[in-house]
Amino acid sequence: MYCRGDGKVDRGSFDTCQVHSVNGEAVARALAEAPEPAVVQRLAEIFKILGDQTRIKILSALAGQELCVCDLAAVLRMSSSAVSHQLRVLRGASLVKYRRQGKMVFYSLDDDHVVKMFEQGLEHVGHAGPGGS
Amino acid sequence: MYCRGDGKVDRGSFDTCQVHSVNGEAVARALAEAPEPAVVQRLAEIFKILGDQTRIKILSALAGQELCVCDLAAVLRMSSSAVSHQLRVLRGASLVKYRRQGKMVFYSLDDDHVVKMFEQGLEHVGHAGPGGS
DNA sequence: AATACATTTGAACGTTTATTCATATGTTCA
DNA sequence: TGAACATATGAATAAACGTTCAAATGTATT
Repeated sequence: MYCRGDGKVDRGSFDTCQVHSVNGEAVARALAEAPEPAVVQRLAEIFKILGDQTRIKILSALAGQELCVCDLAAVLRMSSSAVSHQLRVLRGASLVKYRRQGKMVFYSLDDDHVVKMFEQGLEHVGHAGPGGS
Repeated sequence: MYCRGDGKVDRGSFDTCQVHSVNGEAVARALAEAPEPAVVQRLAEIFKILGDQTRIKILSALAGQELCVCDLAAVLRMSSSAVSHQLRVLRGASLVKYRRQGKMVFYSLDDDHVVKMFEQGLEHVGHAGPGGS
């Protein structure tokens, strides 16, 4: 089922034929309960976006108040350009929204899920300890 | 406070002096409530690790049952080597634990926080929609 | 001891990513 | 309109990442 013996390694959809599954039942169960590819992809996208110190700092700064780009840059001690690049990423993921007022653009959190995710992450951190080898 | 006019760009701890903060009060508030650098770093590490489709698939497969490396490889249709490399990363983050039995090594989730984080992530996905364009 | 198998590891490769620099867009005020 | 400022964007560079390949480690079986 998981591996045909034909030597063809057609590297596209069904390769790695040196894998001999040991417990076919467990494999079938895992495959049956596996989340859809699209879901996996979306999850990976979100977590990838949250997996950057600069973006975490931006989101933390925006938790509780809206800020313009230059103030965000001041808080992070980074160039406005760098901050703006990251804000673009956050916008693309619907994590922040913005509001123009004169020359300035004010950013704020789009919803509160991010805060909850941070809390959940911190909870794991608390359990896992410093992790330093 | 946030920017001295000296032209020195000493690129180490206090640069980006073209930034003129507009609302010093808001900046101060954000700085005061900012999470500690170590916390930001740990959060980024966790999310970065979760921000990969392969690792998400591995963790999903391990939610509900333990699996040996070759079965994980069969589920993901990837080489054992690739899976093992990722398991190393997950071990380093205390996300999975393992148990040796003969030639095989069985992996399982180290705690349930991951599942909760997935749920939280999915909740955001649900709100944000496909995120296309 | 020698073989077979499961897993791990290290180096190499191509890809992705964050920041920087230079420049463009857009808004206000004279 | 033109100068000044805030923000956005594009190209470039260096660092980080995931997979592959080859080889090593460790465990059972003969």
